[in-house]
Amino acid sequence: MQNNLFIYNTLSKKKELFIPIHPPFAGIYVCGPTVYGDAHLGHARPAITFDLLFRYLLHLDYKVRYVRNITDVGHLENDADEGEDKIEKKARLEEKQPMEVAQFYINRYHLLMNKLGVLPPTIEPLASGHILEQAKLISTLIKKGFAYKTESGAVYFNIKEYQRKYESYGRLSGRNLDDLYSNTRILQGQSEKLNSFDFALWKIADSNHLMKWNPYPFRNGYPGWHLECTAMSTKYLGKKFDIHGGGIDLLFPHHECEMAQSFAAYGKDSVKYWMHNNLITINGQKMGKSLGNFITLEQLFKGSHPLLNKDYSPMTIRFFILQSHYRSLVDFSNESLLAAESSLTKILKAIEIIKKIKPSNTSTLDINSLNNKCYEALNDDLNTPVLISCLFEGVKYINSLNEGLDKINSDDIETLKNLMNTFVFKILGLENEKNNDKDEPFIEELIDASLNIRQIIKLNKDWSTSDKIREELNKIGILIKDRKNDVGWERE
RNA sequence: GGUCGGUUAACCGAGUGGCUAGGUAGCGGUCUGCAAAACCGUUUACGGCGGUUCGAAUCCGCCACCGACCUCCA
Repeated sequence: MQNNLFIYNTLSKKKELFIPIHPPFAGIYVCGPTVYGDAHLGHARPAITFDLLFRYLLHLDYKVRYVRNITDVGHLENDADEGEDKIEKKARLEEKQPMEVAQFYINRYHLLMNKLGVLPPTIEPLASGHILEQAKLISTLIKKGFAYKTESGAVYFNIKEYQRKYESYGRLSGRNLDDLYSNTRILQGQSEKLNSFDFALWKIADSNHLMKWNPYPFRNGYPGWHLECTAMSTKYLGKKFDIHGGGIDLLFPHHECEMAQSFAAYGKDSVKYWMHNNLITINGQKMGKSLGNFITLEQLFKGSHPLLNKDYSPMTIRFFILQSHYRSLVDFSNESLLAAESSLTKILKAIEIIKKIKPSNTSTLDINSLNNKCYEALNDDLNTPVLISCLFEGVKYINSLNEGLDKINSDDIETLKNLMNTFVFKILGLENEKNNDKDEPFIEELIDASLNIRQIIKLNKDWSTSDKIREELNKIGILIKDRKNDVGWERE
């Protein structure tokens, strides 16, 4: 298949044609969660955005290696390079081993992502499992003169030195080092650093610290946060790989530091395309753990949050997120979730209806051009809102065919079926949550039988009895649709 | 304060210098024994003020408001 995929590169601030470094392979690295709490709506966005990218690249026949890490060490609670490790704090509060906390939330994360139809990445590395790789990277950086060891044994990245040699710190996030000088907060306990914005590569653990390692030549400590992504992406994708993704809130300082580390260590850019998804807001404010204004996915699925009017299914959430472009801000509201629910139902219904459409000798619809429009939408930086509008055009076609207002030949009907199935299920990753009954054929026969009897009653114009049957079936969730010459039904 | 981004109809949400995005909700109609569904039609759009242009919601400038990052955050 001809690849015409353009993606917006944060580094160049332009949409660029996606040309992988080693076709037919494509390498993606996405920053995954820090596992110290349940995933909330905000976590669903990058997971779904890059799941879409993963699915589309697979559909385009790329051999995709998709690495999404788990941060289970090194992410500190408070100010830069100070404060307590997030996972360790949770462990202390819950009287558990840090690895127990991490494992618990890893399991939860997998469960929730699975519900959202997010495919597992092909590699899901843990930061704690790559201490040696991180130590080796620190040694390289020290050897090349971009990192320094302090008296206590901690190691920091020397941004000033990096800037002197390469003049490229701030390139990704559009930051200017002089501004950083004047704007960076002076934090307590940073006397060891040469400059306030130098970031930690290796931290020394105090006596209470539970998670500590001794990878030669560093001891009694743990790695800094930015380090893991460089170490693990290099290990699994190489020193230069295709796509690095993550939330836009990670752009600075995390990705900027990552980029600097890699460049310093290997003398070249490690990433060809940087992609950033936008955030989800709630009442116009970023949904975030530290702000405490988040709604967890579990709460959404159960409707158990004061701001929720009802429960929303995982597929409603997925569709809600895909309805906006990944680089746009999305504001949470019951109204838009409700709208997403109705819209998705409409699409899924049409996909059921198309199975029953009978072909004609001719077509009055241009299915091929619709097919092209779908690809054009995705190729334009994964423009899912436009893709969805095209799919609604397909829905319109299907309903119109069902009404007998349009005609379609058997080739076109296959194309249309294939188009809807491919884009809705395979690429957008949506699922029909209602179609999971094992005894469905039996139920169908049962309902068909009762409706056949009702048709006889209707012929006798016994409206009250036929209405009664409709009412009774409706009570158990069956919706009757009387038509001119026959009758249809569906589950509510 | 610095940097960056946004402001589209009731709500959500794309987009282009001139041609109906789409969805949800509402209203009217067709169909139906009735209802539902479906179909058809339809309602106040492009934050404000200037400028460029034959023409701007789309380009430029200024202003207002909102947000993100500058600390951990997806």
